[in-house]
Amino acid sequence: METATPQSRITISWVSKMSAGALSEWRKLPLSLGELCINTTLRCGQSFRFVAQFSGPEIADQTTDPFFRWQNIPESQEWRCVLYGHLLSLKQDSNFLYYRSVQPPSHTFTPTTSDNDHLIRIIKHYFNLTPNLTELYSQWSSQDPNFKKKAAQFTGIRILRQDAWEALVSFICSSNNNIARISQMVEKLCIHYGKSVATIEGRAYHDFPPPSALTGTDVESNLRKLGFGYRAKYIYQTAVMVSNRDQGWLDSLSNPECPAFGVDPRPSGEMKPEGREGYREAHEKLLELQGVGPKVSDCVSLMGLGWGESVPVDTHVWQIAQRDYRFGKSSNKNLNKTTYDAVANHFRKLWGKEAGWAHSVLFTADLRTFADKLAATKKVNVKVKDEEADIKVETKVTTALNLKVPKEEDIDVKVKVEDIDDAKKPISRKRKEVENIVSAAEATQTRRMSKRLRR
DNA sequence: TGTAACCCTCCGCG
DNA sequence: ACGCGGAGGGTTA
Repeated sequence: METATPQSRITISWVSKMSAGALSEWRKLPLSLGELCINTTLRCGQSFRFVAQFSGPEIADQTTDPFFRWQNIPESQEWRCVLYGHLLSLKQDSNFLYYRSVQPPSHTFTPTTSDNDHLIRIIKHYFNLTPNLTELYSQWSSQDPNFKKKAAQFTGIRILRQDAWEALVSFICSSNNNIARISQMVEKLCIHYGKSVATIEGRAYHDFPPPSALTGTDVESNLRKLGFGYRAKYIYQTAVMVSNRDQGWLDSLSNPECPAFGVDPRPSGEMKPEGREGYREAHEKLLELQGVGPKVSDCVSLMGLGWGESVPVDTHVWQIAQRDYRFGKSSNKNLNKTTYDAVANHFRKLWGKEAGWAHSVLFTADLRTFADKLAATKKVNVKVKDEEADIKVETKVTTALNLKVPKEEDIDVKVKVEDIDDAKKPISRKRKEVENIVSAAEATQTRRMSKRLRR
C-alpha cells in the first residue's frame, strides 16, 4: 500500500460515508474483459465525463476537483460519473463488472430491487452491452489481417452509447484539442451550468446541462472566460439552435435499433456502402449546427446516436488509412471531403455495419496514451530475445515507410532510431529501455508523417 | 478545392 | 532554469 497522503484520507472518508448509507453496496454483473474493458473504453477519447482513478497522482487534474485525486487500491481502478441522474461508481475484474451508486438526494438510501434493475439498465445502455463483442472482433479479424494483428492487445473496446446532446457538445469541444482539456471543458460545463445531483464530502456532483441551460446571452463570454476559446460561440449557437427545435429533435436522429435511454428499439433500414438511410440523414442534419463538421458529425452519430457504421475520420485515422490501408499514396495527400468519404466508405466495406466500432479499436491501439500497453508487450519479447526485438523495431519502421515512398525521410528516420538507440538514451530519457526506443521511433515517424500531410 | 484564423496547452529545444 | 515556437483527434469563412 501507498503511504498516507491527503488523497488516501479522502478515500477513507468516502468509504465511511458509504457505510453510513450514501453509497449502495457493490453489486456485480457477470462480464468478461473481452466483452468490455472499462479501463480502455473509458480512456480512449469517447467519453470525457469519467475521471481516471489511477494509483499514481500523475493523471490528476490540478485545476478541477481535488476530490478526484483520491488514491485507489492499485489493482481495482475505480471509475465514476453522473449518468442519468445517478452517481455511478464502477470497477472490474476478469469476470465481473462491479457497480454501486448514490441515490439522488430526494430518495431513500435503501436500494430496492427496482432501483437495482434501473442501474443495470443504465449500465447496459451506456456501455452498449447488447452486441456480442467477441463475435464482432473475430468477424473483423477474419476480414482484415491488420485488424487481427492490432486488436489482439486491445480487446473489450466498445462504443459507448452516450447522451446525444452531451456527445454533441463534447465533440464540438474536441476540435484542435486534446483529451485532457476536453475533459476539463466538459467538467466546467457541468459545474457551471449543470444540476447538482449528489453531494459527498461537501462536493457537488453535477449532471450535464441541457441545451436550454446554455442559451443565455452571457453564455459565450462566460465560456470564453472559462477557457473554451473559439468553441464558446459554437456551443452557444448550437444550444440556441437545438433549443429552438422540437423537444427530442436530436434524439429523433438516433438509430431506431439502438435508441435513446428508455425508448424501445425498432428495426432500422438496410445497410449500404455509404451507410443506412437514417445515418446519412442524421449526419447531414448535424452538419447544420455551428461548430459541427463531418468528423464531429460522425462522432455524434456513432457515440451519441447509435449509428455503428459511422466512421469519424480525423487526422489520426487518416494516418492509419495511409499507413496500413494504402491510402493517399500518390494523388490525394490532403484530407478533404472526397478523401474523407473514401476512407469512411472503405472501412465500412471492410468491416460492415459496425465499422465505427472496429475503427475505435484501431484508433485506440494507436493512441499515445496506450503506448505503454504496447511497450509492455514488447518488453516481454525483448526479455525473451534481444535480437528479435531489435529486428522488429527496424522492420516496423521500414514497413510503415515503404508505403509512403520518399527516400530522404527513410534515411532520416533510420538515423533517428540509431540516435536514440546509442547516445541519447542515458541522459535525456528518464524512462526505461527498449520499449521506449520503439515508441520514440514511432513518435518520430508519426511527427514526420503529419508534417508532410500539411504540405 | 485549398488555406488561414481561431483559443489554449503541452512539449521539445535553445 | 525559463521562455519560445510549433503542433495538436477540426470547423469556418
